[in-house]
Amino acid sequence: MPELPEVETMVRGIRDVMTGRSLRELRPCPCVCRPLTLSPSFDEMARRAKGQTVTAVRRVAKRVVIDLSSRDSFVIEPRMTGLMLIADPPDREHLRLEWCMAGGRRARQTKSVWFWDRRGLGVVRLCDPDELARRLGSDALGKDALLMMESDWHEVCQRTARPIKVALLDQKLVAGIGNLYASEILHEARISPLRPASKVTREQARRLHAATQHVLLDAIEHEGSTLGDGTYRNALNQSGGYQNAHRVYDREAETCLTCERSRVARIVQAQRSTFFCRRCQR
DNA sequence: ATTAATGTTCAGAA
DNA sequence: TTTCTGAACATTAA
Repeated sequence: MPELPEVETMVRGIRDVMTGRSLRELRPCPCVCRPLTLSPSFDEMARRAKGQTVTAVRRVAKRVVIDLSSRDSFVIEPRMTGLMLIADPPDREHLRLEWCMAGGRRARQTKSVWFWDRRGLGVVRLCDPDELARRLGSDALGKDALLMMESDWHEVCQRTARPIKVALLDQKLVAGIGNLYASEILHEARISPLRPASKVTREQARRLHAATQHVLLDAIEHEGSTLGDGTYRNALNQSGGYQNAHRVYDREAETCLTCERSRVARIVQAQRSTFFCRRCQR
């Protein structure tokens, strides 16, 4: 389920173990040959990355990016069930890849980071990260203030007539928001998910901007959302806490926490569930 | 046995 | 050109 807050939590969880250390070895786990998509091949990837120093660990939209001194970067897309871990995987059989880092001060010490993925839909690439970033819209929490001002939200909405909920899922418009946070953000912004994006007013765009910042930052503070299936975990294999703060997601037919009068509705848009309050959101 | 689940990407049709 | 649909990837739980 990883969306922006979960991926940000992963990045924070592995940053200290990797940054400034060199990669002693990239190791396949027993099931790396199954599903997981690697590009280039494992052997080529391991050869190119071995011995390189990690210069930065950062998030781009829903991807984990590990920059190497060689100007190559690992780009990891967890997709549905991928996790980056530094300890205790939920199970051993779904471990896919291990980065063995050379020790820092204590040279003997080796620390590892693992990619674990139950469904195996995840993708790990070694490539130029800019190449992938070019296919994405502005990051929903981008530090690029110019791209994240209210007027830009309005402009982005103008680009399409699709329902605003569907538009928020389009990574080419705004990158990082997924199905869960799209519902939460629109509820906080009091905008109907059905409203055509091109009809979002300036005032609504202002609220959309504010709600996006608030919801995503709040979710990061709670280390993301761990839903009922319990798949999402932080780097230490602990649950996130933001699911307890959800106001509409997965709360179909429950009372809206904001107006306390209407019940949360569930509809399907673009084959995905949308949750919202018909009274609060227009 | 069927269905749905948080993501991405592609093909093909409307 | 834009938008929508379905499928594909693989797994699990209800």
